[in-house]
Amino acid sequence: MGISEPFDAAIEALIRRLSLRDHLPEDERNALRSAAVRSRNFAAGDDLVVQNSKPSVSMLIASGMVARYNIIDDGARQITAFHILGDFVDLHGFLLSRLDHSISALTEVTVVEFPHEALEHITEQYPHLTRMLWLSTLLDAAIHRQWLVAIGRTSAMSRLAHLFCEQFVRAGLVGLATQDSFPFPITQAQLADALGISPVHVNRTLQELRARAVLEWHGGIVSILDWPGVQSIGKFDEAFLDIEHRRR
Amino acid sequence: MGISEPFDAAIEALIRRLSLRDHLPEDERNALRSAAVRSRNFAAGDDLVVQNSKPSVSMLIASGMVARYNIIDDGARQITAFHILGDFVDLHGFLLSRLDHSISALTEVTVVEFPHEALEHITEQYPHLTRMLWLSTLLDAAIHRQWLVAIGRTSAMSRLAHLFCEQFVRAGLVGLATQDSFPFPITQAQLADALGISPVHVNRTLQELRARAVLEWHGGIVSILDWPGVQSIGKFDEAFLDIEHRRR
DNA sequence: CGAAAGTTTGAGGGGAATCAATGTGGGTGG
DNA sequence: CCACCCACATTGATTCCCCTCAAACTTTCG
Repeated sequence: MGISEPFDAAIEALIRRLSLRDHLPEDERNALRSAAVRSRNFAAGDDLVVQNSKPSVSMLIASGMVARYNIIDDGARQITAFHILGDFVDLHGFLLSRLDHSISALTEVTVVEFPHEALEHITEQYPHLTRMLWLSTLLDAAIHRQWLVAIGRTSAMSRLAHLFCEQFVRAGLVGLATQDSFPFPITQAQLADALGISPVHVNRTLQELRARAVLEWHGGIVSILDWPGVQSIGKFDEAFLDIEHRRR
Repeated sequence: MGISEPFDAAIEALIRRLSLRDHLPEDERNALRSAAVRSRNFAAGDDLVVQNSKPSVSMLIASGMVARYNIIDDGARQITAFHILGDFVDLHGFLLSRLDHSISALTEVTVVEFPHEALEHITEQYPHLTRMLWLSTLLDAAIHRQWLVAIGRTSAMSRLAHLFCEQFVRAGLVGLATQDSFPFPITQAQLADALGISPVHVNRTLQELRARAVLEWHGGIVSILDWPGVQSIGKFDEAFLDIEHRRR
């Protein structure tokens, strides 16, 4: 019996996601459960972690949505990742001596904290679980690479579609998506910061997607009307996420 | 006494780089040395690993330069990373079930191969070394994020300068740079694929950098004429790499 | 109900792309 | 040892995707 509702839900979501990849023995599951110490809430707009700090805990998302981002001197912002339920949002901070980016809450957010000593203990005692956690950070890197490809070599329209595809599949992995929709509770300006385009152009591109009848986005919910169509526009190949679906 | 010249040089470069971050005990150094089995050569243009494959060894660069890249259906290419001496180029392949990108040689390249069983053995026996290797993949991810910021939110000129800064610092970490220069043996077209701009625009932007007298690039060698100037144009903050300079 | 935040629309401009041609240096074969 | 070739670098002309600035509209919420 767990400490509280979101607390347990987050850990079970993580376990479920890792299990898609490889079997997690009961002792490893328990090791994860006992490494979590408490949950914590943030309001929309709060920073969970700020750049250049050295956190002593890592956070697992229990509910809500957060973004990693960097600010450039001229005030421009680039979001480098979105994270949802079951994502270990700053496992990087466990090993990096300073965080190279900030993390902020896009909505109300609940996280579960894992003290770094507890994580270090896991790496000392559970090699297989350690590899699984390592893997989860490698998936973050794989997603970064997909964003690089999208931002570097495709149009605003493709980038937008690609991001929707990625979020749809990832939401589905943790049970947050329906057959054809998923929550996406952010503003167009935040989306612009993720895609490397201007808010105005996000708006115009969304209109175009709407006009092509491939998707809708109202009230923080994206509805996929034409899944093959969105994938095609976004040049989306889920292989890079698919690894979570298979066993080694 | 080692097996051969480049073979040893690569492993010692890796050890040196990891040591900058945290002390590596002799037994861990030996574990690394004995995990390497052989070296292998590639000609410029060869693929070391192709997308969607599941390699059974990971490669450490002993000499030369390689690029990770993705091809989009329309033929466009995006390079997502450059790697040099001492970089563990596809440690990702150790845990990912399929590689999400290809890796090709930009020059003649020598690598040292580490069988995945040997790496798995390290994770079972050497938790601290495992964390160090994990860290090295987190650094790759940190560099991806910097590229995202550069490509998403800065001009072609800044991106170019930023990349030169990064390569200069990284080459310095493994002893490949002089006080004010480093090897950069690639073509303008390859550079364009890394920066997400066209080859023509790379050429024009290089001319502008030359005109501002901040750097030169001839014969595969980049010479920094005005280090503060390049950093300023590239909005470069080495903090994200600096982690390798410090101890925890 | 008013204020703030977010979305939408319009007009005009610019950074970078594309297309196409020319220049250049290093390697190869006759 | 020079003519040729090929890959790469450079330049010019034109086009366009997206940006910026600015204002109006809409939705949310205290």
